[in-house]
Amino acid sequence: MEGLKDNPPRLSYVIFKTTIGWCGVVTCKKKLKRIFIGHKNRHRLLNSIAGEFGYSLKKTSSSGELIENINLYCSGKKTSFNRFKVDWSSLTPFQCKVLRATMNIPYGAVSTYGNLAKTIGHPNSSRTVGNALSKNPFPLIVPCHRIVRGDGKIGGFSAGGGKELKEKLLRMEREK
DNA sequence: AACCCGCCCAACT
DNA sequence: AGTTGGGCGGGTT
Repeated sequence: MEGLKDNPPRLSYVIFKTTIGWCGVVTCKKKLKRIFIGHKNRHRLLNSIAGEFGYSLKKTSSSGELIENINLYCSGKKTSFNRFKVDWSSLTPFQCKVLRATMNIPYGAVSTYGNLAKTIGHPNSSRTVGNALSKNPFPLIVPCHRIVRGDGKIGGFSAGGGKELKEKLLRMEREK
């Protein structure tokens, strides 16, 4: 059992600048671990990445389908991220339920924390849904920006850029 | 097992 | 518009 020393997981990252700020993608063995969006500058983005994953990541080239898709989305085109597979392994079953349900909300549409809670069968857990969304590792792919408060206010947004970015994304999608 | 925190919400002032 | 108490999964003692 105790045979070989287990190597540290080989994590890679890419960073790139977009119209919604500096963005990053972290992968491990081709599996998508994390997306970062909305950072003010390269330095802050790198700090965020290091804060979560440490300093031993390998930088890779900024090409790939996902990045093309993100740039397409940023340019204002109606874009779907449904075909991209993500790694759910670090999430609890409840978080997975919330995030998967969120993926069903189409481009340009919105829902509320309360509604989402209802659709996953926890009608009194709107706040808990918000908690789960605040830990969404895959913004854009899991469009948590499309969830707003029941009273019409915008609600929070834990990703880089904060609620200002959330508003911008919704505006972009609405003006399509 | 108790305690605290949240991208909330409905029902009040 | 602002306050209040309920609600509950998850992380931390």
